[in-house]
Amino acid sequence: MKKSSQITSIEVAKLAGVSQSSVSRAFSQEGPVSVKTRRKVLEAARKLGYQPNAMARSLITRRTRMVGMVIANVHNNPFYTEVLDLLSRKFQELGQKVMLFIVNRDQNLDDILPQLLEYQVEGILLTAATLSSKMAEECERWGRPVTMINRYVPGVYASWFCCANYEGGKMVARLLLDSKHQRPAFLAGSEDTTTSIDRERGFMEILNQEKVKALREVGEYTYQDAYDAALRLLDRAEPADAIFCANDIMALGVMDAAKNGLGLKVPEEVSIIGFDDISMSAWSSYDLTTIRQPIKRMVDASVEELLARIENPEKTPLQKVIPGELVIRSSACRVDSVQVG
Amino acid sequence: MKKSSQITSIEVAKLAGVSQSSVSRAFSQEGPVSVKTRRKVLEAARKLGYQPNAMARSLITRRTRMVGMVIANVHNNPFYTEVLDLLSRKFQELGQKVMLFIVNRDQNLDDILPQLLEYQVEGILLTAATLSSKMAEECERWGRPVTMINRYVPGVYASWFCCANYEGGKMVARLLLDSKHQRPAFLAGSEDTTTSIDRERGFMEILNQEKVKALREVGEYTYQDAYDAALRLLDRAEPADAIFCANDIMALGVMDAAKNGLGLKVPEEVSIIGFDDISMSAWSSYDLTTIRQPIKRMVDASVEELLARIENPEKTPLQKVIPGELVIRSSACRVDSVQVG
DNA sequence: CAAAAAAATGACTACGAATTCAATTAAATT
DNA sequence: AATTTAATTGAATTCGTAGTCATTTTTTTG
Repeated sequence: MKKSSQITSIEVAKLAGVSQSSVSRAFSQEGPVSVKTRRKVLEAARKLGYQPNAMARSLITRRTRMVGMVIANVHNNPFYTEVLDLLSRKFQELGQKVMLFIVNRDQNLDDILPQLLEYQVEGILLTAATLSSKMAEECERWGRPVTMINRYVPGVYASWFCCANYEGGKMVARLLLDSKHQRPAFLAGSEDTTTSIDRERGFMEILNQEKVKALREVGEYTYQDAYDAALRLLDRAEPADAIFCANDIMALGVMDAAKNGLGLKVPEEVSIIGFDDISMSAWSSYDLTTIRQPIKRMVDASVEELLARIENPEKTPLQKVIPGELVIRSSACRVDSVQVG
Repeated sequence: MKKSSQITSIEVAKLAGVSQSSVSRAFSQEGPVSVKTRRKVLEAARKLGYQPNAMARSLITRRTRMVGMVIANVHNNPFYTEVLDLLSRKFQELGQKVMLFIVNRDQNLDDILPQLLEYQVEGILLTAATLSSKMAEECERWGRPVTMINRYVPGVYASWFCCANYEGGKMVARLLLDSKHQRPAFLAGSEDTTTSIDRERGFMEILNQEKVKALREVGEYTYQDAYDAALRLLDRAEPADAIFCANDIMALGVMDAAKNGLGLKVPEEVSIIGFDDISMSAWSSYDLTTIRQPIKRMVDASVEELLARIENPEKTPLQKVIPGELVIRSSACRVDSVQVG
């Protein structure tokens, strides 16, 4: 097993008895080559095991067909695992290579960005990670469009696609009020994320309209934090009778705390609602009422938008809110089965 | 916002009043440059927002500092999400860029490999995906070392790191026998994966020694398949009194089927054991007895091995079995609380 | 202070494929 | 068959950086 020296187009040309130019043309879909020449070249290439060198090509074409993908929270939150999966497949499908960076949600992207630019990615897709407006400008200055999923930064020149978080919060509030809950609570995710903020804003707005006061706790989008917060919300003199969680994974933690930790009945004693509709939410142990994010649509739209902006740098960034869908399961009281305390 | 033309080392040189060579030297850690020159260069680079072009660099250095990462099952199995997360971070930490490909477990890598080679990745890390020996040879011929996590192919010249699946299967069998189970069952994952095969082999070997017959079903490593299989194993004249699942996610499906689907008590009526120790297994709704994979050790070892082989192509591939750890929780009867049917 | 040694610098070339342009060959037209 | 036109081809150049080598500058030493 010896490390073979690099096989180049010149060697292929030699074997095929043509010029290096012809080898190049045979491999690109464009150039004018006779079928005969192309056959000879491909045959020689096969024999030598030749592969065009993408680095050399990108140097001259100024195209790398690589995008940078920065994602946070993959491990904590299955929702982002699914996003990652779908994104990656979609890019592959469209012939884009993906350079991956997994970061902490609070990690600064300033260290990552230079690496992405150095490797000449043609665009950047951010998920669950936020770019400072300074950095975003930097990218645009370099002609590297940025698209975000589930995040936005006001005033930043970038595309983004979010679920209708604000509207989703409202839907949940209405559901809880319709089913006569009196002490609803909101369990926030990380305080600095637009997703949590917007979901809370919508939720609170409806409650305020009806003069219903809400309890509030903060988790950090994790199961364990949510579990602990739930104990605080439920193990007290006047416990919450409904908890709306900023995401599903926290809702599962809350449910475990309620059912297994405190022996409460869900939804009879407390209604629990999440946001995301991760696959586990449909499992029989949880059967969680939640808002389903239109994840496929968000992914497809953001990938297409990013590639469109790569092809046409003049294009104005698209910023879009895509409606979510209320998925009614058994973790929250339904209007037709209300129990008044 | 206009797409700025590429800024090259030549322009930096011009502004700094030095030669292009000096710019290059200022940016590489090696070359002999005076502090004065380096300062001037870095200052000019900062002003222009210059970044060295990694493509051009790799062309001449023949190093890309990129590795290919191919992973399957990310979305189905949280175990692989964690592997992905840890791998990605470890590579980042060591200054390697990661080109990501997410595939289906049964997807042929023949389509992926050319892309990886084209982009001059220096090594390939495979997780939950298997390479044919022909493809592996192809990689080695190109001097691209291959390392696998949780997979191996006999006779293939590649490094791999696996949990002690065979031993793990044995440990589970012993546990079940010690706690006097009489109708154990094995729920296989996909039939063609070494993980499932080895876990089953160890499990069956011990049972055979004691002349205990085992039931058997096949899932495809998914929650739903496992749920359905559990119904077949438990909803019959002589139901299984213990089910060892090829991985945790299936064990959770089995548990939901047993508890919520059939109203059985776990572990009183059926013991359930998994393999992996994903974070959900510790959740109070499941509290699953399982074998913990030494995931951090496996990841660290495989990354280090891959990089070592990149640096030294002559190095013989390391192939290692790392022991797992039995994690006793409440989903399986314990020896001291046996209930004989 | 001069001579020798060491350090720093710049001009030039190489990396491997794509592209331009001029030259050649094949096809189409009269 | 001769001429015009179109399709192929190959030589040379380019992309942006790193490394080679000869030259210049600085430092060290006798």
